[in-house]
Amino acid sequence: MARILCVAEKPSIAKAVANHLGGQARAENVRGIQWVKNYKFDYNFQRWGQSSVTFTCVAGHIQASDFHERYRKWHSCQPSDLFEAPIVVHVAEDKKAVATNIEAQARYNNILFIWTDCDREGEHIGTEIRDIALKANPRMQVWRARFSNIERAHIIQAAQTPIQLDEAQGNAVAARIELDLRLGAAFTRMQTLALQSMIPQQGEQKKVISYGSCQFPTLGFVVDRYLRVRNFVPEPFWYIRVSHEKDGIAVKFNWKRGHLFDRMTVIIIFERCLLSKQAKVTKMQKKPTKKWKPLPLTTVELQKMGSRFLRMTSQEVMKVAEELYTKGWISYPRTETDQFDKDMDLRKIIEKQEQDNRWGNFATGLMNGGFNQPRNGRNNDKAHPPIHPVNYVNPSQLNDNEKRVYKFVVRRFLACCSEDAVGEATDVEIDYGGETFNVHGLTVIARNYLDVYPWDRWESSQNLPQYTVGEAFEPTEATMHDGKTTAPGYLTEPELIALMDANGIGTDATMAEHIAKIKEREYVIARPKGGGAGNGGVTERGGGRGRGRGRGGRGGRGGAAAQNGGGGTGGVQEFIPTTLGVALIEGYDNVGFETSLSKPFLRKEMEVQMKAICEGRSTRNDVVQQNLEQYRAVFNRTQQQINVLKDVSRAGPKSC
DNA sequence: GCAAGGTC
Repeated sequence: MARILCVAEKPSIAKAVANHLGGQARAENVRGIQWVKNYKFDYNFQRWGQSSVTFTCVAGHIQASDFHERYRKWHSCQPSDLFEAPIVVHVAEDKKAVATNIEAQARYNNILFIWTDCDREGEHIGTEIRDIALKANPRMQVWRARFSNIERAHIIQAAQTPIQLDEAQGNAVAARIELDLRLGAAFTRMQTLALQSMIPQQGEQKKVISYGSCQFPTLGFVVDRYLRVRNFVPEPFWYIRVSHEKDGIAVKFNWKRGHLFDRMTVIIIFERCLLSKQAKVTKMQKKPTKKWKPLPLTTVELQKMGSRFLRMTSQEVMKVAEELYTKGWISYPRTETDQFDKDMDLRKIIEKQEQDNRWGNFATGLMNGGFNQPRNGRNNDKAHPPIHPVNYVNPSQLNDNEKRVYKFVVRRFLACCSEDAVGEATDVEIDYGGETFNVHGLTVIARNYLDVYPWDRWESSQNLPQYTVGEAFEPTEATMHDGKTTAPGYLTEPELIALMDANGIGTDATMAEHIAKIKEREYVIARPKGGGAGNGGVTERGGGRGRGRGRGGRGGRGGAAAQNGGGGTGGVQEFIPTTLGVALIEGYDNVGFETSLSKPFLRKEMEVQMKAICEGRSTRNDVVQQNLEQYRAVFNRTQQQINVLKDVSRAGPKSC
């Protein structure tokens, strides 16, 4: 009988797959790790016949890379030596027991069947598992399962059609690992050693001024917005508003042009309006409208919504979501997928929520005919479903943060399974002195999903009176107003996450860590929003009224930064760079390379090159060497011009 | 005393 060793990327997959293949598989404990179990069962594989199976797992990467010992101490070599210093790959300290388990199992089995996630990192983890197993038992045959969800039929199909590991994907990840290590360490040491003396140190420990391919672009976004706020010059504008009272309703028509930046022009147009006396209705349209229910929940969306509405940082949201997942209340919280598999039994999940006294009635309504299949987004990582509740948990068993995140996941899920909100939109357009003015009205007819999802706003506006096309009237009032463009606000956490997502900076699982890192490094401070300027773009102000707040709030270091208290904005954090943060970004911009380290396209470029390795158009070695060459030029140039960096950062890590 | 990625 063949003896098969199966290894998944994480405990939950091992358990789920083992139970699909082996019924209630027998779980054996593993010495030194409580969260790994070896599941034992028999299974009849098409390829190997009746087999005795051991199904175990790792927990992400097992191997770690670091420089050879001789280069590990900071003063053991020049930072630039790290571009070519030898790298050693070894079992990570906290994965020793995992590796030992695989070695021990490998000796007793003759086939290795790898069940890591079917993504690039998963492919690399597969090669790590293979290398460890083959060292213990060189005669092992190595196979890999191709699966994209853990539905029973799909898993059985994967078990029956094993494939080979994709070396190219593993190599792409290996290239990323090497580049991140070499460049991260080289630039970090160089910057830190050159600039440390510039920066007042508090306490014993010296601050590290780190560089990383993700943390620097993240900082770049914050600095970019900060500079746009700081360099903002308000521009005055003028506009016209027309009021009309009908059926006892005061209607305010907006100018279709919005506003113009030339006062004389507006005056001339305004006078033409006044001269014409009568306005004429040119359009009166009522039509059904909808507000779409939200898409199934991805990790990025959870972090954006969490940092906006739950009074938590994205890092806290992720930490709590992982706990809820580990305890079995919600599904795997790291997913890019915003489509539910059409075979998934969503009603079974809804049913479990009926007992809740907050949203139970809504769930019951869905069970009794209100159910609608969720919308499909555009993303599918082929590994995990959207985040959804798995089991019902009574709020008394959760702490405050867990309650918030669980509530959000459940309500979002129920909203997805509900119906779009339905309303009626009314649009009225008038012609007044050759100018068009309009007013938009909304009547919400059926709130539907909004009843369970309070984070979307869609309210009926004031009722509009009945107009008919061709009708003429004399406006009650026509007025000319002025306003000023206002500065955008400082970057908020949800905005930063959206930027990182759009630019491929970090992954859904790491974005929150990069944000935490630039705070820890004192490149930025975070504070509750509200201390700064307005909230973006152009706002119009009523005639003569006081202008917007200044961009006051010289956010003191520390202070309010740690709070996530609740103002009317729900405790959204905004980020302001420190002098050090601005200096680093501006310093590298001024070094005068087109490859400024702060710019997000460098990371994108690496992504493109990784893809090239995956598709066989490039090799690991080519990509590594080519990048090292390119960055070495930046490195040398920076070292020559280190005074530029020194000058700008002399003021130390105070808030700007 | 360095990175980013996986996951516990």
